[in-house]
This record gives sequence, C-alpha cells and structure tokens, in this order.
Amino acid sequence: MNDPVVTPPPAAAPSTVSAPAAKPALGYQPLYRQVKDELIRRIAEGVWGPGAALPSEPQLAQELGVSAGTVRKALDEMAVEHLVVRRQGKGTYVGRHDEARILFQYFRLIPDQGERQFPDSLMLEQSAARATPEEAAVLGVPVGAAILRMRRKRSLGGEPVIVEDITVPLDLFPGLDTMEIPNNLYGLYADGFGVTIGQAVERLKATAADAEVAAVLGVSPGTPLLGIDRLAKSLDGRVAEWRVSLCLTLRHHYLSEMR
Amino acid sequence: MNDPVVTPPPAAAPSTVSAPAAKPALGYQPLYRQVKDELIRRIAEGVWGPGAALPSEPQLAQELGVSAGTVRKALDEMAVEHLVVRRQGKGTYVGRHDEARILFQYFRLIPDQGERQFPDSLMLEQSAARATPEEAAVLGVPVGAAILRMRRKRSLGGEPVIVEDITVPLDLFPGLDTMEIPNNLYGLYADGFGVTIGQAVERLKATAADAEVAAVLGVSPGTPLLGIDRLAKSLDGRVAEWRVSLCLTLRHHYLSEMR
DNA sequence: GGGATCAAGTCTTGTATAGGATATAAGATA
DNA sequence: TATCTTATATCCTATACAAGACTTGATCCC
Repeated sequence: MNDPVVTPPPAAAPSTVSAPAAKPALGYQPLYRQVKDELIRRIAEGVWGPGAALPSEPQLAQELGVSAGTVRKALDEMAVEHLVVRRQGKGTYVGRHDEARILFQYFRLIPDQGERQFPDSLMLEQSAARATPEEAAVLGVPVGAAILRMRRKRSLGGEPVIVEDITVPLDLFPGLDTMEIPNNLYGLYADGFGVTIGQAVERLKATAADAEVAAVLGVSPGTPLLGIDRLAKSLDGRVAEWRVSLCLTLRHHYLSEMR
Repeated sequence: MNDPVVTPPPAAAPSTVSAPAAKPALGYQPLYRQVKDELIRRIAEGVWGPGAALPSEPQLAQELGVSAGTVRKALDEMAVEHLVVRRQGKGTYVGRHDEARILFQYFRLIPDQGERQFPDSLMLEQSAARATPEEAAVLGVPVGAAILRMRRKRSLGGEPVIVEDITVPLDLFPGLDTMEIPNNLYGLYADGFGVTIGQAVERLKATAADAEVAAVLGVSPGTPLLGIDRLAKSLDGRVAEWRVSLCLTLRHHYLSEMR
C-alpha cells in the first residue's frame, strides 16, 4: 500500500524507521529535500497544472511514505521560492504567473510617484529565425536552431518607458511564432506550454539611446537609458527566454531591496 | 527558575501547556515570532556583539520558556536574513558585517568578466554639517541636525568605477566626523557604534555624468552612469545612512537575481 | 429568503523525543 | 611522538501528537 516515491527509508518497516539513509555518502540529500525535488518534478511535468490545488499535507505524507512534518518543510521552502502558494484553511496551490505575481516578483520598474503597475505592451517586430552563434550560446541551443525574436514597446500609465527585445527557443514553445502574443508572456509560457519560469538573473547597465530606440520612446538620441539583460530559466533549469530591456528612467526607477 | 521573557504561556505550568495565548486578538503574533523579535532586540541592544556566539538552542529555549523547536524556527528565519550565522556542530553566531558578507549581500556591482571583488575607497571630501530639509526628510532627523557628508571614489581592480555621496546622522555615530573612515563602513557602524544595518533599499536610474564626476572617473561628461540611491536602515528601523552612488558600467554591471 | 451557527477540512503553530552529522578536545594506543 | 578512538557539545533531520486559525459549506432558525 505504502509506496515511497522518494528514496525509501533504509529497509523494512517504513513506519518506525527514522534514519534518512544508511550512508551519509557524498551525494547525500536530506529527506525533505528529496521530497521537495520530487514535488518540483511533478509540477514541472504538469502533474499539477498552474493554480491547481496540491493534495493535503497528510495525503502527500502518506503517499510519499514520509511524515507530515517532512512534507511541511519541503513545502515551506517551495513557498519561499514562490513555487507554491499556501492559504491557511484552504490548501496549497501551484504558483501562477498572473500579473500580480509578475508585478511584485519580476517587474521592478516603479514610478517615482504613484502606484506600481503592470505595463502595457505593443509588438513592434516579430520574426521566426535561426539562432546566431551569440543567441545559441545564450539560450543553450545549437547554432541555427529555430528561435523567435520579438521587439515590444511597453508603457506605464500611457507613457512609453521600455523597448525590449525578446528571444526564445522555439523548441520549447512550438507554434508560438504563429500565435497572438499576450501582454503577460510568462503566463502564456506556463498555461500554454507547461514551461514554468522559476528563476531569472538580470544584469543592469547604463547606456545611451540610439536613434531607433530614442524615436520609439520619444526622447532624443543619447538620452541615458537603463539597460536590463535578463536570462529566465524554467523549473528544469533550461534557459527559456533572453530579454534585453532599455528603460527610460526619468520618472521611473528600478527597485532593489536587500535584507 | 523558569523566566519566560516573551509572552508567557497562558498560565500555570509552562511544561505541559501548549497554547500560545488565550486571545487570538488583533495584534496576535505566533510564539516563534515573539522569540525572534526578542532575540533581534537583544542583538540590536548589544547583549551579544557582532560575531559573538549565542547560547545553544536548548539553553535559549529554557531561558525563554519555550520549546527548542520554537527557538529553532526563530533562528531559522534570522539565518535567512543574515542576522545570525549557524554552524553545525559549533553554534549560532551574530552575523558580522565583514567584507565577504557586504560583498555578496550589499554590493552588487560585478565585473563583466572575472571575479566579483570588494572595492577600494578614496575619500574625496568629508564635512560635518547641518541637515538640509531634504537630508532631514530622507534621514528622518530634524532640519539642522548634525550630519556628516562624505564623497568617496571607489575602484575595482585599480579602475575607478564609482563616485558615492554618503550622508549619515551624527547622533547615531558620535565622533565619526573626527575618525579615520575605513573602507568597509558597515563594519565600523556595527563594531564601533553598535548600529547594525539590517535592511537596505536601492532605487536605480540611468543618468549622465556631470563634469565633476566625469573628471573623477576619467570619462567624458555626458557618459551614461548607473545611479543608485540607497537608504540603509538599522535593526531598530532607523535610517542610518543615505548613499547615492554613480557607477560606470562599461566593464561592470549591477546583478539582480530573482527566484 | 436571509442571517447566524455549526461542523468538517486544511493549513499553522507549538511541544516532545530520538537519532544523525559535524566540530573539538581529551584520552588511548602503537 | 604520532595517530586513532572516544566523549562531548552543538546544530540538523525526522517523527508524532495536539491544539489554534481560517475557509467553506451545510444546517437551522427567524
């Protein structure tokens, strides 16, 4: 009946044993981490889709053959990483890439005065192509692999503030090049293709606007812009998107909190 | 003997009771959070100085009149916030603002190629003064309060990359204006004045170098610079420092990770 | 119908206990 | 002396149990 999906407790009776494994060998991982990896694997595989409710903690514990406390510790870590959302009295849910979450997790450009808000998008260019050596290196695909390039203008409160170039590997998103592209891309990645963005790294530089970007943003060439080079990875660690944003920071700023 | 420092368990025997408090009132805080606050308070007050070893978990538990698991949960959160450092087999220590910690926690300007490193500093100007209305508003002190202004040039690998203006309220750091200022300011705040920086917020903008800054950095005026406006707060919530940095991002970038 | 009350299900918090893992120092042995 | 073993102190992992807090839905009463 009991079917430990993770590394089964050492031997015989799974009910009374407590040790995680006989050997504290090199690749040793605590039980709760094995549970966490297993749960992440299931989410990445789509066993539970975005927004779906996970089984209750006692259910998961029994199914995985571990104690409730161990499941709890795994879920706690996942909640910190926004992979799941827990609501007391209701249940634990797979995290969704809705606008609210994007806004507070991935979008850091805030008006100097006023509320932070989700930006509008206007597609400027869009073309399926073959990966250049640079694109291939960044995305982790072979040179010549099918990719999609997009350029969007994004506005906050009606004011254009960002020009962003997005490059994605098409093998992760088959058919994306023939689809209507929504404002919230990460939501589409997750709901439409089962690719959940789990981590992103941004590198920021100050640059000067070239003629083309300046025209789009309605400023003069040479205006200082905040350049953001973002690499977004999916839950299984693949690079899912390369995004270069040029931001006008006259009346907005990039927020970075450190505790 | 037993002396619950936090909200004591409801009544009589602290050994068998389990409930945190009779009322789930409005200002209800879980026990482990009360424990955490108490521990932070002690650190902020200097009961345990920077780098000092805290009592062991069982000792703290007994002293505070709670279970070891509750102390553990409080310390876990504090470890995440870098307030304490835990070492298995050794003990739990108050976090120190040494260069290694600053480097990975507060200093995000990284060379495009090569290792991240701690910057050198050269003091350009330094003057005790009275707070202007703007400074007073930012620092949360009365207009005219004693402050110290500093301007430093900072270099990475011998290359000047940052000009930073630092403003601090002198009531928090009495005598700082007559001291030798070290490279690592946060270490001095903590070790010399018992003021631990616990949180910082940065607002980033792209700007153009003015003549003076350009001269210091060895670039031409108008060169795009990354402007960082940082407010650093001490453990008790006071604004302890206002720092405006102008960074040359030709061969460096600001790193921002989001998980 | 509308509102209050209750019960069930779930996450959340707190306690207790046991053993594993790690670091250090003292002692035993070759 | 040098090395190994043991003991001790500490944090780390895992389990079990109990009760609080929140949400939801059903029931009851007016």
